[in-house]
Amino acid sequence: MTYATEHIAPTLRSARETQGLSQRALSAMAGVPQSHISKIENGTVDLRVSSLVELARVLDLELVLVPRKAISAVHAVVRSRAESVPTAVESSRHTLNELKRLQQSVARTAQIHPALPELAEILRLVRELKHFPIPRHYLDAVLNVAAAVKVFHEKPFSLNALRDSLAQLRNLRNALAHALLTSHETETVRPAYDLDEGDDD
Amino acid sequence: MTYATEHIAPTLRSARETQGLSQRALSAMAGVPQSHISKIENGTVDLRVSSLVELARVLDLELVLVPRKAISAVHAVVRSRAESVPTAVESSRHTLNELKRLQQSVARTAQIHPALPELAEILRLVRELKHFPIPRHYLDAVLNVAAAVKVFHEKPFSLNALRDSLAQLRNLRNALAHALLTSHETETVRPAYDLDEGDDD
DNA sequence: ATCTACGATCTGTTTTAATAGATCAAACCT
DNA sequence: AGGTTTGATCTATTAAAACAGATCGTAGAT
Repeated sequence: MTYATEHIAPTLRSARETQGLSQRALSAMAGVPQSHISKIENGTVDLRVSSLVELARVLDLELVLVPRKAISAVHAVVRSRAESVPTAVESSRHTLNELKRLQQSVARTAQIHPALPELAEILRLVRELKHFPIPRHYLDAVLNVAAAVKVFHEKPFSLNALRDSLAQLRNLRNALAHALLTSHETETVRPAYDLDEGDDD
Repeated sequence: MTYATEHIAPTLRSARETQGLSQRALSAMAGVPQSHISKIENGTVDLRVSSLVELARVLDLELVLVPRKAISAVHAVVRSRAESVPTAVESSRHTLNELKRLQQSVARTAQIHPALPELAEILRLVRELKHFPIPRHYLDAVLNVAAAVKVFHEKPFSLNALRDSLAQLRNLRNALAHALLTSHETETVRPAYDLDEGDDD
């Protein structure tokens, strides 16, 4: 709106884009109308802090008040992180794309069934998985889950298929986490992807 | 409002308090009603981003969207800065207090005469001076300025006295800055106060 | 004991963000 | 060519922030 706000809109937009989310997908995840997101990203609206926080949360950003003295240092930190991560998250290009598609379709389904904890957990797991380098032979598992979600989206009669896919996803995550941890022990050069604090992307 | 906003209100309050500003003084400087500031600090309103930015600007804070991965690092940076500064800003306790009083009275006067660039510059200089260790024999200069501002506040007929005090303040700032710079050259141990990026506090 | 500054809390009014929903042109796939 | 997705742009309604201003109890200081 004024002048210092102008930095915030581009940040939101680029955060959304680097996650491969459309405005509508983000809309579904954040519970904010797409039209509003458009306005926000174009800086034609002076949004409320709660809305900003909500949006940022979905995009894995956090709102921080930084003393002016420290902001150059903070920017340096943020920038270095931003540069180090993308190569890390590579996984195989294909599975990453599948994960993004899955993420979006789950978001859409969650829009229709907002109260389902299963969907929320799937969303969480998918986010987490985007951090891992996923071997090609795990692609099938991801596709299975995607199929289950699609079925449920069209015929939400029974939760069983959804729960199965959720379990599948959990197993996948655990397997990969374990593989990563043991590789940490054996290798001296630490791989770029880390479990410790990166929840999502 | 919700949950992640809860961190922002205490930050604002403590920033204001460490600057020795009352809600009313801040109100005058930021152009926001005191009643509103009270509500904000108590977290009873979900304020707009522009308001937050405006308030933050006056308190020398900046709103930054930080990727979740980086926030622990960012917090570390911010905290280390916050700890290193206050001892640096000590000056002599007394002059610092006088500066704060001066700051507040100027803010009040600026409320009545919003268009005066002289007042704005005085405000800027005072802020800057709060960073310096001010020798006791400079206290008089500060008090002179305070007196001039007070006179102007009551009888805003001529700007001359105000301009004189402004010049006085500029000289004081320049003298101190010069002293600091030369001491930098001679001493190996760098004093905690620095000119380079700390505009205000 | 009086005066002042502080922060919190009311009242009432204006402004505007947030919402739901529809539409549209452009780009992209099939 | 036809269907889909994307982002931007309308309308209309509701809820709430922002504002101006007054009040009040509590400290502190003179």
